[in-house]
Amino acid sequence: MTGRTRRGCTAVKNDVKKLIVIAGPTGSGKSELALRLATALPGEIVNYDSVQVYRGFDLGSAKPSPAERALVPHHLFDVVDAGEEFNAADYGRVAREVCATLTLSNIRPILVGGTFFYLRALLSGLPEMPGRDEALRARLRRIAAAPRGAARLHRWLSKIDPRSGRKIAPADRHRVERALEVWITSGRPISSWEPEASDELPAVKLGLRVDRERLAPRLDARVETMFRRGLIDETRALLERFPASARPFGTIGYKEAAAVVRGEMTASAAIEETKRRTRAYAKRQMTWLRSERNVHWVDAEDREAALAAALRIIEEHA
RNA sequence: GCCCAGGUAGCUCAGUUGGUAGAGCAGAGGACUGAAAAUCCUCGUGUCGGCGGUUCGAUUCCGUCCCUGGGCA
Repeated sequence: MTGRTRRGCTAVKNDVKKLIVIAGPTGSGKSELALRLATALPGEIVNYDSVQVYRGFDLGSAKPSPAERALVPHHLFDVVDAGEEFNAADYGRVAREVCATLTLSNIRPILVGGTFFYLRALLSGLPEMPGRDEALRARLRRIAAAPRGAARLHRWLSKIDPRSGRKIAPADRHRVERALEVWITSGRPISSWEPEASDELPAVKLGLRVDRERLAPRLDARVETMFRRGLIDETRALLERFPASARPFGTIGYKEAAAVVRGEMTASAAIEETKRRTRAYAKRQMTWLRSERNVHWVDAEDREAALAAALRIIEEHA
């Protein structure tokens, strides 16, 4: 099973060159470092951010500008529309393809983003479980909506898969739903699918380290800029083209901007809420990154020193 | 100056018919198997504005002073 999943990237494995991964919390300067590395190495940029894959979601996702994208080829940006289903498994598949193709042409992929679950889907692969079943999900959600429904679903899960029952909190609706979905469609508990994380695709992971007290005001300023540049207008235009229930409308900044468009929130409240959620997001990213294996940490404060350090690490490990 | 309403955790507030107090947010740590910028878990001692009084005991009742809103002059 493992071999089948990996086949697409055999070329990557056999090549001496490893993938370059740039990681770090939002606003730590990943894109800039990636751009400079891409020029220096050279290499091409591959996105692993779950919002930047969406066409039109530019301002709020801090997508690289057209000018920046003209400097070096960027992959996996603007590849889906808001209404389309696109999840971590889909990402893992296309990202492996892109990396394999680049490597075959002797171009080094430089991965940039902040969705570490997507990165895992790419590097380690997800177990070959059944995919998403929208109709089934709707049924489960109807049960969850009933009084004590969430508890009922969790009790059901605990019965058919005690291990997951212990691991997943009753209030964690996404995971309870997914675990039951896998059970119903396959007859196998989700915990019986072993992760393939034992061997990742070879990669040099660079983690940008930032001081939280210094990051917070910078993130605030970035949110202010996003709104000043027209995040609300961008969102209004996107809402005319895609259903409001589309996934990216629930993300940081877009959720708040959409509320403003609907007249449910003032612009200044939206800005404050976006700042708050951005800070919480950066914290979650740092938590994830701390437990990520084989990360080479680079101090992000001094851009020049960071580039030099990154090049040194790549020289040594790639 | 007078009359109201308030002064409780970093913020917004709840509460204690008198037995020294708790939510949300913030903050910290953590999880992460096809929604992942999502979803979730854990962590709360603070002169309950100051000073007096009543009481075995006051943040709670009484007095007084200070501060903040609003109203009247």
